Amino acid sequence: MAASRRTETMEANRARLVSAARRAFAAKGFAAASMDELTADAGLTRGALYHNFGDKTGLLAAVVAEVDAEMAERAREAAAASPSEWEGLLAEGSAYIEMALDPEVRRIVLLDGPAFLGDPSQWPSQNACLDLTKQAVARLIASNVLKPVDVEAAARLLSGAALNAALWVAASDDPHAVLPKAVEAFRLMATGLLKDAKAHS
Amino acid sequence: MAASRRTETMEANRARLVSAARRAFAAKGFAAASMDELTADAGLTRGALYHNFGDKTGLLAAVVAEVDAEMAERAREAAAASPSEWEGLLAEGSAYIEMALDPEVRRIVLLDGPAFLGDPSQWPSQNACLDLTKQAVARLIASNVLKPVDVEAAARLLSGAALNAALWVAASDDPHAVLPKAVEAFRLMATGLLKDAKAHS
DNA sequence: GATCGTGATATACAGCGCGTATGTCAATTA
DNA sequence: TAATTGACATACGCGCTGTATATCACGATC
Repeated sequence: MAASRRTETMEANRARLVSAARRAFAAKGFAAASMDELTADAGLTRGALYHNFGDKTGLLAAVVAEVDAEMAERAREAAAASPSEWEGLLAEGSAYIEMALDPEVRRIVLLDGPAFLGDPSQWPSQNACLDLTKQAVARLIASNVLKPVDVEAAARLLSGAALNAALWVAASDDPHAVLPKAVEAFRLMATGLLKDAKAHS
Repeated sequence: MAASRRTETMEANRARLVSAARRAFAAKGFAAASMDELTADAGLTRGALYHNFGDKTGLLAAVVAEVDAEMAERAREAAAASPSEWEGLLAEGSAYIEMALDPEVRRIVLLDGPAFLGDPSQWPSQNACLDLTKQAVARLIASNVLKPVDVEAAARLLSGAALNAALWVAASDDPHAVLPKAVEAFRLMATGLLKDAKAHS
């Protein structure tokens, strides 16, 4: 591998910039975050930023990709700990709802991401979260648990509903009291996709 | 009433500013829209803008309130034309999905609104759309059609899923081919809230 | 109906932030 | 060791927001 010294400091700098950007974007929002403060916080200047990421939205894309990947990883773990594929899908949804209580996730991925990078289904980061749900839905249709609904549509609706519910929970006066209500409503709605609802209720 | 001449020109100016802002925000997005161009387009200057709306986000709030009200009105019409309360709820959802195909609605209400004004459930405009759905859900629970789920949660999930589905439809390569799939998936998911799914399928 | 006060809008100003163009120096290569 | 590359810093210009000040028409009061 022998990553030359040049490239390894470069990657370290990129990581520091992304890390500083995460903090700044989460705290002030993408629009209000200053690149000068950002880079100074990382011990660099805007020169490094524009060289590595092209422009401000490029940096946002990098941050979003990182956070999105972390979310997908946690959702994967939640699903893996479930007794069935179907319970796994529900667990993914619940995991999304809980994760979105994190201000960083909410602000960067759910609000600024769509506004400045466009619709999540077309992000360069491939939207790992959405992809995960899509795979689960496809498996459940194949195994005859779900009705033969369009995979993309179902996945998009499920993850959209979960993340949207999370926005509501986070904005409420008493998030921890509201969270279980959101999770329950999500699980109910998801059962609408089941072929035989009784068998799983 | 006798609206004095002063106040009536003021309201006319406000309306012209909001109208120009709608066009500009829809075309360029909130962040990239220039207040100078905006106001010049309306035959005014930024002076009128700051006097009437306080700051840039104040203008956005006014625009969002206007568009949101129009959306709620159209959804109400769609629901009214339905044979039953339950079909009315589904019709509202479908209406949201179709309305979000309008670039103005998508950009202003679904993307920039949440990013710059915060979560829709706490908008000053009261979010007429959400409120409408909430009322429909409450009625359906009272008449024993829906399971006794939390009203806020269900309404938020339903409208969130619909609007999110719309984002996906609009971003797809062939929106008109994808639209019916989104509507079908939405209707399926909504049936998860039904007390007796078979009776309505 | 003439004068005065009020307030809606225009103008002028200050500060900041982005993006680019240019400079600099360390690291790789021959 | 000399030359070249390229990662990063510095300097500049432009545009945009928000505020402070100025103007002028409208309405009130006598």
